[in-house]
Amino acid sequence: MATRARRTSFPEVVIERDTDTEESSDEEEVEDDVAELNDPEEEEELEEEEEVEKEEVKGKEAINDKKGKSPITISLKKVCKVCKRTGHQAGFQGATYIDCPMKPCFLCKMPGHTTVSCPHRAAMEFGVIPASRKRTHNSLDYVFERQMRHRVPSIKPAFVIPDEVNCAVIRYHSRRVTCLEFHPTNNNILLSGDKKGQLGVWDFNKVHEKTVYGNIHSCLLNNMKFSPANDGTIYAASSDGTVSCTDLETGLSTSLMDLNPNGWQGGNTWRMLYGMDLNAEKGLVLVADNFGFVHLVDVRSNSKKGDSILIHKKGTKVVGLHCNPVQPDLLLSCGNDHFARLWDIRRLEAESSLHGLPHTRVVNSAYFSPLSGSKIVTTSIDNRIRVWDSIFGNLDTPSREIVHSHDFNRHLTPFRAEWDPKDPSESLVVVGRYISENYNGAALHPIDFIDISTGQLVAEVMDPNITTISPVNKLHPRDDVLASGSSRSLFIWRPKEKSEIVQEKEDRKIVVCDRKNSKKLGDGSDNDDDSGDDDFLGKKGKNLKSKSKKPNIVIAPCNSKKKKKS
DNA sequence: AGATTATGGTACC
DNA sequence: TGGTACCCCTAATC
Repeated sequence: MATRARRTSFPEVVIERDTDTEESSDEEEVEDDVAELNDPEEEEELEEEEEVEKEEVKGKEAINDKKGKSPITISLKKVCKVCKRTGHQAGFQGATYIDCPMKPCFLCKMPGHTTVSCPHRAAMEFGVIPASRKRTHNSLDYVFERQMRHRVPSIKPAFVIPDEVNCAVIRYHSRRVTCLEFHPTNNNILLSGDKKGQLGVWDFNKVHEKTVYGNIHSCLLNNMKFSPANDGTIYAASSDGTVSCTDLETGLSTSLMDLNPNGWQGGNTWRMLYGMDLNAEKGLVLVADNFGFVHLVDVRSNSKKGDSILIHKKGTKVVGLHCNPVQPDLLLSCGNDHFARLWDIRRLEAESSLHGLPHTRVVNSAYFSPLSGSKIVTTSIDNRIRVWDSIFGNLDTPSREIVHSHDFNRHLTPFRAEWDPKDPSESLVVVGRYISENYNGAALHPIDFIDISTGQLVAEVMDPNITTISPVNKLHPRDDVLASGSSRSLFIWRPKEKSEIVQEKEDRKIVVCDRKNSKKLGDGSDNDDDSGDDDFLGKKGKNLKSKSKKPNIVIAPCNSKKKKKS
């Protein structure tokens, strides 16, 4: 009897209990918990066999009678960790993640297939909603065509994407990186904020040097912007409820606003600041909080201007603010109420938004295009990047939706698709990817370059040594430099001088850091021949996993023990 | 080496 | 409407 044979190979664990209460429900729980102790060999033999379970219960009862106590019978049946059912297993097989077939696709959220067979994964542009023909030619469109369209070249030049890049590693932050900002005039300076509220100032040509300001904020530095009037000054908004204005040379900081003047009064009243932008024309700092309000601060008087205004659903986080680069009165906000909203700063009142851009989930970010300001790109945790064309057109629906994996919102900084400020056609966007791909046996999370006009994945950047996810990415305003924040580390990617196409797949270019010279992942035995003459990893990628070896480039985190060493 | 944890959004009642 | 259980590819720490 086949069933019998299986049953005998089916291990059974009986645990005695001191008390006998609620046997049946307890049993089930323990079954799940201990299920993973099962031996791989035995798992294979075990398909779902309800009979087996019944027999076990009988056996348990027999023991029960004998001892007068209620033991727990644990069937070591392998269950899917996602749906708790047997017969399949979700999880990594090597570097490939196998989805639970009982759930909708993890990538596009549609039922009927899994991520592996998702059409959006096979070819990203496949499932893109094409730009609809908008009804046009109202007076505003005329204005748009006259005043702004000329800024956008009619013929889109080819993207300049390097075939291979060098990667410098700056490992400093003691908590995950939350935001990055390039210096507006000094090409080598990058600022980074972290979850602890610390502000790092980096010259990425001298990555051994570090300047870190740890006393500006006490928790998450959510957004920062350089002062348009003075590029030695940076404004930052933090979850500690304050807006800071910091001199980069001295590190001296003033607080422009404090939403928690009475300190901690409990989680229900603590206000946090998320979205922030500056309006140079009006001399304003605009910040938004976790209760749905925007606050305006006059930078000249350093004082709050007017009352706070409810711009999103009351009690929800407003995570992004952006002033239009061409029309500074035009403000874009986005938040956890599933909306991005357009506002006229001159008439900023509750319920008076010019447009509401509906999303199905939380909107992580919303940005105007950097040159003309005529496009909006939003990132939502429904795994879609949306493009909204023409700020004067119909904004009830996006002109394009691009399925892209970035829906992880716990433990990671939220993903935000950001424009390439150098792209004259305003169509290149960079965004980190959550879901991993199997690259030669390593599960890597690339940083994607997406052409939002076609939905195509133009390039994906990764390094075999960087196995963490990079949710924070920023493209340099003038140079071919990409800065990434991944967990506690920063990465600076620059094109390699001598290019050689590593791999081309259809139209997608895979940009790998030092692929040829990189060692396999996992072995910490890095034969460190010290190519430390260069600040960049010209010879080989640094193995972030090896803690024992002194890394070439890496700066030790400045927390606790390692700090002493340096 | 495996458990723990920091955490935020959502679904469901 | 609030309370809370739940959650699929984390990453660092002990």
